[in-house]
Amino acid sequence: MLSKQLVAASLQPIVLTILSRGEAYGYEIMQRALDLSNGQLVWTAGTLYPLMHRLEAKGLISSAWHPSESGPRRKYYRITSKGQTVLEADKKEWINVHAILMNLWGPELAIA
Amino acid sequence: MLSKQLVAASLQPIVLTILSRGEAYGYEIMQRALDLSNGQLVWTAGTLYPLMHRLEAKGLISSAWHPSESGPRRKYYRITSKGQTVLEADKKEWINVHAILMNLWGPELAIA
DNA sequence: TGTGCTATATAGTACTGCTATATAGTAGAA
DNA sequence: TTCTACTATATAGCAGTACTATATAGCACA
Repeated sequence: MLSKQLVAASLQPIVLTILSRGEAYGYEIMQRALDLSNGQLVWTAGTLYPLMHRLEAKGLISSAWHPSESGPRRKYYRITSKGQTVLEADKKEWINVHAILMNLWGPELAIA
Repeated sequence: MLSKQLVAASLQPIVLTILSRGEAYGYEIMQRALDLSNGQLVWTAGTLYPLMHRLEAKGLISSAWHPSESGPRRKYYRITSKGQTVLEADKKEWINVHAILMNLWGPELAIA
């Protein structure tokens, strides 16, 4: 289980990256993140849905309800052009901080 | 300026890493982080001191007051053995999340 | 009928970065 | 002397957010 703060720092970039590959609904995003991380990114619904609402309020994603053939209706999200821009900035920031840490921790960790 | 969440995720590992190289006082740690990051890790006193108190409360660091020859007295911090253990765990977690992101973002970013 | 999975939502809590403010020592300028 | 600036630590209050707990609702299967 990852620390709360690392989860916090990686949540927005991961959601935006998933949506940059095509629309998806909340529950689906949660499960994709779980798969992508081999079970490490364990988000709960109480983490994901408020995040999606915040991202939408910031204009980084948009949403639309669609019925499901088997089960409750789903709210599908798409990334906006603003969201794409923010994602690119997030990537740069992450790489940036990673470089600082690798510099601190030495080259032997850079391979891992 | 880095995002609040990236700052949050990197603060503890960076402080513990600096202290793992020898004792230091708060103001000094702030400035070292600024140097190490080429001016990117801009912490304020209101960020650093509460953090140091939390780290001490958690038993990751210990402190001792020492007078200064030129200026107000300083509180010197040392990393504890528990702090060393937590630092190693933090490193592994970071590398771990970084690997997930690099996997998502593709190999072309791994070089940057 | 009941259990379990899918799917979304939110009130409340706890944690934490950051602003603003306070205190105090030293040094140099006006 | 008085003022400004830098060093050094501290904390009250604010704002943002992960997470728990709880609620609602549809479908499948026993």
